[in-house]
Amino acid sequence: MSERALYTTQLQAGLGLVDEAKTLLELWSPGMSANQLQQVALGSGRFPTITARRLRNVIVECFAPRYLVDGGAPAKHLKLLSPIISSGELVQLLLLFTSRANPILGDFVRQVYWSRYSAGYTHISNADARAFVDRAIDDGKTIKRWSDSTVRRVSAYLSGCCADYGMLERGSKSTRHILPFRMYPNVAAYIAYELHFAGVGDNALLTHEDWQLFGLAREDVLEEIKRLSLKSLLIAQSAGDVVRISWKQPDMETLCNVLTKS
DNA sequence: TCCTCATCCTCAGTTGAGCA
DNA sequence: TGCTCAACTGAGGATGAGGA
Repeated sequence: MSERALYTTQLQAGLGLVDEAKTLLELWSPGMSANQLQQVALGSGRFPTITARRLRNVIVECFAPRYLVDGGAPAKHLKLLSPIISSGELVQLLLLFTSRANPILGDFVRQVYWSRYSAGYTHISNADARAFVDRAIDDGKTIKRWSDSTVRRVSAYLSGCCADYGMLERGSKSTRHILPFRMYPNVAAYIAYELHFAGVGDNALLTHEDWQLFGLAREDVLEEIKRLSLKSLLIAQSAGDVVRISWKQPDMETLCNVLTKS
């Protein structure tokens, strides 16, 4: 596992923000900075119920760190895909990028959500999230020790964010029902190709932490890859522990175009 | 020294659950 | 049905680091 970024309280600026992200993706165009997007969004009249200050928070602290990284590649891909793919598929991609931008969420999903899910638990509480946050602070994963109030709030944000992404029951609750959650094939294709173009080798790809966001271990990922092979999105060959993948799409933009037609 | 920006934190309004 | 209280969330102030 690579060296991880420290945990922050950035989730507090906005949880899943699924609807806001969809609208901002419509308004954003390639090359547009966060500040430019803020001006466009302000002038668009698409956010009549929130103040300019709040809009700044949403764009600068949430949208930009999640989707405008790597030259805006995530936003570019999501903008291509969002009008075509299902809402569920889009939400899973939003989860992926939000987890990358907020390691505390990704680790919570991998370490708490899926361990509870696979152990047969039916609920996750803010107390579970709090225990996770407390442990992280003890492990030195924050710059400094958070106040009790911050710990309490961040703990609630973690479960609230999972609710926004369809993993937990929605609503204002301190204990939430765990919902059935399964990765969509198009999301699997997106992650597989994105990791490939990022330089991750075929075998290392199977154990990448992005898959663990969806509860997939190496063997599960291999099954997903084989399913993508059946859909002719790639060609996978496996023998023992070695996997070789022939990638059929030359770049992410082409893949997105293929996915919108599948 | 000042300015900008990112991050952290607090406050206050809103929402919803529980109960009489 | 209405009240109370806890939880949630948006808004914005405080703080500190880094650069001009």
